[in-house]
Amino acid sequence: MKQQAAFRALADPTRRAILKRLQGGAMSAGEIGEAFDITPASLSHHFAVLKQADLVRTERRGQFIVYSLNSTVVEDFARMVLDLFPAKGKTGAKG
Amino acid sequence: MKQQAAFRALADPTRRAILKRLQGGAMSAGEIGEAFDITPASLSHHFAVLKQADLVRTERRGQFIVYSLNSTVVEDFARMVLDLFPAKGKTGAKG
DNA sequence: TAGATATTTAGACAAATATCTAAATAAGAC
DNA sequence: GTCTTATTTAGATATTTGTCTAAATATCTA
Repeated sequence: MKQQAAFRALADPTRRAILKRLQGGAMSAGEIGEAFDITPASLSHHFAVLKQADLVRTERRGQFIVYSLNSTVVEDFARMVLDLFPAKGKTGAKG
Repeated sequence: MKQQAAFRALADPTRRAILKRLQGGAMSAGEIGEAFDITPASLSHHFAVLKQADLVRTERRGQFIVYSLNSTVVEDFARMVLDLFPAKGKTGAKG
């Protein structure tokens, strides 16, 4: 997994909001953009950062480019986060 | 919890390494710094960012300032991360 | 073909950030 | 009190980053 890319991607509030918005399901770039007050170009930049971190996947559908969450990454990422802290005495699982 | 501060703090690899280093237990600023090739001033800057995010706590002990992980934050933070992704374990459609 | 829509790419720019050196602060040793 | 050690703060600078406008690319429709 692309650790640094994922942490960096999540550091921006707009990108976290994009991920949140994708929780409801796949959405085109334009639909995602409706919720934000930035230009399509800026949005596209954020998509690129999220893609580079493997947090989202894309699929072209006609004129549209549809974005969806790469849900499998969450496990790796959450584990990575937990791994930054000492084991929390439960189930003796070591991080 | 200081969401943005925490995400931002973790975006830097040096700061993540500092947290890792603190897993072994509390440590003075100087001891932490032995593992890194940056000046004490730069290190101090990273400490400030981590403190602002409540990820570490400090305690002066004589000449030294001892840093320790604020372990309670991990739960909030992990939950926050998980919250960015769709609920898992029920519909878990992996694709 | 031309034109409209959807999205990305390129280039520029201001704000944020990581780093440094130098100076300041705090505590212990003499 | 003065010196030494530990750490932070202040100020400067180069890099990174988020945003914009303008242009390019891709697809659809007539």
